Amino acid sequence: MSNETKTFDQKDEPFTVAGLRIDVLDEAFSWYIRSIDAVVSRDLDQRTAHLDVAKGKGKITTILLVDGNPGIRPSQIAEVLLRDRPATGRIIDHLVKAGDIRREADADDQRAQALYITEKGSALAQEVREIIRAQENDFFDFIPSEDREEFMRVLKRAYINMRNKLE
Amino acid sequence: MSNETKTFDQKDEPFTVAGLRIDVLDEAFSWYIRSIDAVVSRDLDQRTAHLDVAKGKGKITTILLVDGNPGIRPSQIAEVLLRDRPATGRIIDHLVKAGDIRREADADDQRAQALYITEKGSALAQEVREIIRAQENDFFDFIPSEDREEFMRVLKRAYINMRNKLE
DNA sequence: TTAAATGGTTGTGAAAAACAATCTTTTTGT
DNA sequence: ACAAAAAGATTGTTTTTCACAACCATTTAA
Repeated sequence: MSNETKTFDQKDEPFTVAGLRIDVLDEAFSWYIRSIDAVVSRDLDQRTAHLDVAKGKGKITTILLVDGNPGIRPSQIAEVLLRDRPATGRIIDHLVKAGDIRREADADDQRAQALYITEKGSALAQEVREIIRAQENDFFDFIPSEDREEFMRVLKRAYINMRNKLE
Repeated sequence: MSNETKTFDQKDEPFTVAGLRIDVLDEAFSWYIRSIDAVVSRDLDQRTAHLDVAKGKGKITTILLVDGNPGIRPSQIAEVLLRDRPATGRIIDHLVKAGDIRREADADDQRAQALYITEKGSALAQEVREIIRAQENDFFDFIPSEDREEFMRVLKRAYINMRNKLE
């Protein structure tokens, strides 16, 4: 088992993963981001396995959005999820069938729907919040608090910057 | 509802995405990471659409690993990819069929394979390197260089920390 | 010298992602 | 005012992806 764990890059030796040289990926933000996301997502699936939002890429965001923004439309959710409307519609279907949210016709626009949380969904949202906080702790608690603030700041800016480019 | 990990949000107005409140996700590293990854991955698919590594989640890493680590085994690649062996084997199949890498029997262990890059694969690896560098620039160039180093440092530590937990 | 472990492949079924087409309602242009 | 365009949402389809289980071959250990 090549179980050497480098704590940090030394000057002379290149950074390795499982003893292997990873080439340009070593200095690619995107590669670390992708790897972290893969593991965190899998972990989240396990933590939510017993809930209606399990196995989802957008269900958690959806339930929190509906809870925090009563009357929100599916198309607005799609915009946050960065997914298309069919995909978003299916996520909503799932949550409606599970009884966590309900659809109503938007008062101002007959084409659109207005989504609302149910009692059951509200309880679910609360559970989800706690799971996310717990996961954040488990994965990122090692970051010293002064680094953490800076890390979040840059991450947020990367996110905002990226969204701006999408338009 | 403690808010002690509140980062840099200004006092009265909460952070919103497309005008919507995103609840706890606002302070979740994982959420920004996931969102950024989604967009960056899609972008990468477009940039590599004309190459053998297109539409892949692990092909790029694989070709770079083989190029930088001649004789590498599939199981070692799987460990870096954080995927299981069947998935890794199929990625290798794809690249072998495309003529970018080749399999040989490992000299020391007849069960194992030793993978090597081909001429074609070497050229591909070079193209991939440039694409990744270009993408990094496009997405993360806005980060001031002093912040960038710190950002990478924390990101890398998160990655290493996460891998250590997997064992 | 069996039994267990390791390296790899094949098969399968369930989700997920991306697209196109359709339908209804609103908005826009003339 | 009316036809055309745009916006909101759904249905359908096709292609990948993902995770498991089962399997074979070789090596290592008991």
